Amino acid sequence: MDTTSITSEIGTTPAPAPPQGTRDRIIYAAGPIFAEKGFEAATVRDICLAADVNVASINYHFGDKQNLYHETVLYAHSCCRDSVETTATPSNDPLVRLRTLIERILFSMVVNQDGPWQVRLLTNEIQQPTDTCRQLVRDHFRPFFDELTQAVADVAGKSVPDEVLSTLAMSVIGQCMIYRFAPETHAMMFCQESGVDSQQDPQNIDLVKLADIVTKFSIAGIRAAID
Amino acid sequence: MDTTSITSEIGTTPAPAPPQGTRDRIIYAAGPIFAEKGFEAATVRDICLAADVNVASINYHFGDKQNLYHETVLYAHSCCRDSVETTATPSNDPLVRLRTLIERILFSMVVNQDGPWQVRLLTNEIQQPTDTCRQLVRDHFRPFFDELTQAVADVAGKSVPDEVLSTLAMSVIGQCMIYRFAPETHAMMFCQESGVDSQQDPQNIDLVKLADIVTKFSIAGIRAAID
DNA sequence: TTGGGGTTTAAACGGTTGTTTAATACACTT
DNA sequence: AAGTGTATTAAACAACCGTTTAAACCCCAA
Repeated sequence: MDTTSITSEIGTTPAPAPPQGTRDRIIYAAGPIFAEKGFEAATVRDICLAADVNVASINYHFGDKQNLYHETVLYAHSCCRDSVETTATPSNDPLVRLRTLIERILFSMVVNQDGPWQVRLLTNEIQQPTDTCRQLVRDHFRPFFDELTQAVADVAGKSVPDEVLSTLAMSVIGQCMIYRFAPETHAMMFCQESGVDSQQDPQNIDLVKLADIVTKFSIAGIRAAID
Repeated sequence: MDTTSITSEIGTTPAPAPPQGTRDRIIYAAGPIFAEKGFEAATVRDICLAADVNVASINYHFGDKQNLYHETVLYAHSCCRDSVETTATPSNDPLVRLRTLIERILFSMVVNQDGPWQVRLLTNEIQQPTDTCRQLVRDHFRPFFDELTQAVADVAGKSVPDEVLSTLAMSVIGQCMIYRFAPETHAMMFCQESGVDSQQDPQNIDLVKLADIVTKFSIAGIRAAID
């Protein structure tokens, strides 16, 4: 079995190069399919067709489908590792830091719903963690969550119990995630035409304006909740 | 603000009677299975085994699996119809109304994750709408959403553009839904033990305290966002 | 008692799933 | 040139999917 693979390489940016080896081609074909359909709905034949390899290749190179998925998530993690962690020099103003974090959630997880499959795959795991990848994904997002919690704590200003702090951070994340995890809720609530399906495209949302509202909402919410 | 009693949930009076006819038994067996596994992952054989009927019964009574699902959702809707709509006499205080609505979301959709399958089935449709049931579910939750939007508008006090109003309502819903749609996020963010899987049970969350924080958070957030 | 319509049943259907097999093709050393 | 280990291939595998079939069953009117 092949030992050299892209999984050991370090890719700061997702989708660095067109793969040539069979093993790499499989991962690159499996990524978008797993990200779109999920583990079970994705079929090995679809993946092999997209990768232009024989159906037996997956079992030869990865053992089974489950392990292919695991290695695909692992590769996605290696691709996005750096970009999740702290970028540049964070502002001293906690309000600005919070605003930046909210923008990052909205942009990477809402807009990028059609973005790089590496991000989509990892974000899917937040919602429906796979047993074999749960810890990996936790560790992946940990730095980001820590940063958010710290920003929330700084906005609060004074000492706040941990469980309250976590609730506030969840409120911030929830406001952003709802647009990804239940994108049709928006249409469900506000589409007037009951018969026609004019589902509001998440792409059509003005994200700068959205980030603005969510940020104002959150800052005031945090301060009010700790009284 | 009233924090005493949690009164009404979004549909907590289903499960009227144990079914006797074959057709009813199938629906009652299909409901929990569809609610837990989703449409595709649920197999007709599992359903028939649980209903203690022959595999051919589904096709005989419902035509096909798709139509069984549709009729199951339809039945769930008929069970919860009344309890979703306005309950009792709503308070004149918009703050109390908002608080009540937040409690209803949290209790019916978070706590009741192990509750009646009728509620779970309908709530799943919010997240991943089925083509054949989308409109049905929209109409099902419409009264509730209208009530929430009105409460948000009243808390805002002054005239607010519709798109801002919808964003604010989404922020309220998002804060609650995150506990259902990404329940492990909480554990992902805050579990210290990296090796041990001490996933925080949603049941362990103090929901009264949670509703309190989310309500304070939302009221302040709404007022701040419209300036 | 004799049908006959509605219902249930065991069995099989064709299709798809992940996986395995055995033969083949390739690259490289001796 | 022969041998060796790796990689690829077409084909088949067993298991499962939703669905269909045709015979058996049940209850009741004629």
